[in-house]
Amino acid sequence: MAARPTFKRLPRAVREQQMLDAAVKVFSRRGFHAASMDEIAEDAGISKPMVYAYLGSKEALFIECVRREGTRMMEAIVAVVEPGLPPDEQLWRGLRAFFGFVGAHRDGWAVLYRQARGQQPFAGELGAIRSRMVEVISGLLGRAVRAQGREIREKDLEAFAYALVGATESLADWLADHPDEDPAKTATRMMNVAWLGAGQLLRGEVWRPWSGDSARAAGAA
Amino acid sequence: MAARPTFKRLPRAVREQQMLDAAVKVFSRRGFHAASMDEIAEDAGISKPMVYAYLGSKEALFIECVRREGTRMMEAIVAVVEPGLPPDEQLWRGLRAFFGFVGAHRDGWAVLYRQARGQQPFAGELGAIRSRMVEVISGLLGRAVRAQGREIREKDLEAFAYALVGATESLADWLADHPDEDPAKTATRMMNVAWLGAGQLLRGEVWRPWSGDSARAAGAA
DNA sequence: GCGTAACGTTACGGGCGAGTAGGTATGCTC
DNA sequence: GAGCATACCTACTCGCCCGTAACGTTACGC
Repeated sequence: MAARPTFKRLPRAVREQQMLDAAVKVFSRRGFHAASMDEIAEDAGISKPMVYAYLGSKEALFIECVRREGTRMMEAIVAVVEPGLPPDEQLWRGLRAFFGFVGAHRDGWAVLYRQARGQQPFAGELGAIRSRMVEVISGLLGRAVRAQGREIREKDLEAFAYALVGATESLADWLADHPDEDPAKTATRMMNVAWLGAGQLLRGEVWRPWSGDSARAAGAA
Repeated sequence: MAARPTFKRLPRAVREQQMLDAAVKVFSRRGFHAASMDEIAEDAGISKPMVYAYLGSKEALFIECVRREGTRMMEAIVAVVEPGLPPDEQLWRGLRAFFGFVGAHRDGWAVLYRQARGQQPFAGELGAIRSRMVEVISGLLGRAVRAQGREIREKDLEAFAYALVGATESLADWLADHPDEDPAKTATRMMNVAWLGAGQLLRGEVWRPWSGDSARAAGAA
C-alpha cells in the first residue's frame, strides 16, 4: 500500500453527515440536475457506491438534504418564539432567527430552496415546511385577532400568512445575494413590511427593533 | 403519399408561436429537465428538427418562453397603471392586472416561473423581469414618500419592494393552487398585506376595493 | 486470532434525450 | 413552368451520468 493514510474508516452516521454536507454544497452550486453523484461523492471524500449504499438514490439524497436543512431551520425558529409574548414580538423574534439562520447558511439555504421550489418531486417536501410556517404565522395572528374579540375568516388568514412567508423568502434571497448585508437589519426591514405595510411607510412610520420590551412602532414624523 | 392532409405548411411566425405554446405547456407540466424536445415537438404538431431550426436549442426555447410570457405580463400591468393617480390606487390597479393575468394563464405562469427561479441559466432572465417590477414599485413608493417631503434610503426602498414582489409571487402560487379562487379577491388580499400590514389587521382595519374614487381603507370596527 | 459484518473500491452497463445529417415536398417569383 | 427558398420529415449519433456487480480491507466480537 501507498502512503495513503488508511485511517479513513468512519462509522456510518459520520459518513452520512459528510455526504449530506457535500450534497448540500454541490446541489447549491450546480442545481439538482446539473449536480452529479460523482462530484458529490468526491467532495465528500468517498466513492459513489457508498452514497448509494447509505442514501439510496439521487432523489432520496436531495430530499434528505431538504429535510435536514428544513428541520434545522424550524428548530432555530421555534427555539426563540415563546407563546405568551405579544404577537409582534413573537414575529420579530422568529424573523430574526430565520434571517440569522439564512445568513449563517448563505450558500446552503437560498439555492437549496430555490431548487426545491421548481422540481416536482420535491415540491411536496418543501410544501410541508412552508405549510408549517404558514400554520405558525396564521395561528399567531389568528389568536391575536380573536384575543381582541374580532372575527376573521380562516382563508383570509391563510392567504395573509402565505403572502408573508413569500415576502420573507424573497428577502432571504435578497440577503443571499447581498453578502454584506446584516441579517438582523434584514429582519427589521421585513418587520416594516409585515407589521406596518406601505400605508404606514408613506405616513413616515417606521418599525424599530425591540430594545427590551417597550418602544414599539415609533410614531409619525 | 397517404391521405395525410398536406395543407400543413405554415409561415414561420405562426409555427414559432405554436411551438412556444406547446413548450410553455410541456415545461409547465413536466419541468425544464423532465420535458423532452420530442414531446414539445409532438404537442406542437411538428417534428423536432423544426424546433431546432427555429428556436435553436432547448435552453434558448425555454428562455424565449420566459421572455414572451414575461413581456405579456408586464404589458398587462403597465396598460392599467397610470402615473398621476394616488399611489394606493396605482398599486391596486397593478395587482388586479397581475392576478388577472395569472388567473387567465394558470398553468402557464406559476409553473413556468417556479421553474425559472431555480435553474441557474434562467435566473438572469427571470431576474431581469423581477428587477423591472422592483423598480416600478420602489419608484412608485419613492415618489409618493418624497412627495410628502420625507426622506428614505434607496436600499430600504429596494428591500421593501423586493419583499412585496415576493409576497405577490407567493400569492400567485397560492392562486394557481386554488383554481376556484377569484383573482380580483386575491388582489384585494394582497392589498391588505402590502398597504396595511399585520398591525392594522389586528386593529380590525381592512382594505376594500375602489368603487370609483372614494372609499379608501375602512376605519376600525 | 479468526469469522464475519460493516466499510470501501474500481470498473462497467445501459438508458435517455439533445442535437444533426441528409433528403423530400411545396409554394412563391418572374 | 423553371428555379429557388422555405417548410418539413425520418432516422440516426453520441455523450452524459445514474445506478450496480463484483471484489478488497479493516475492525470488532468472542
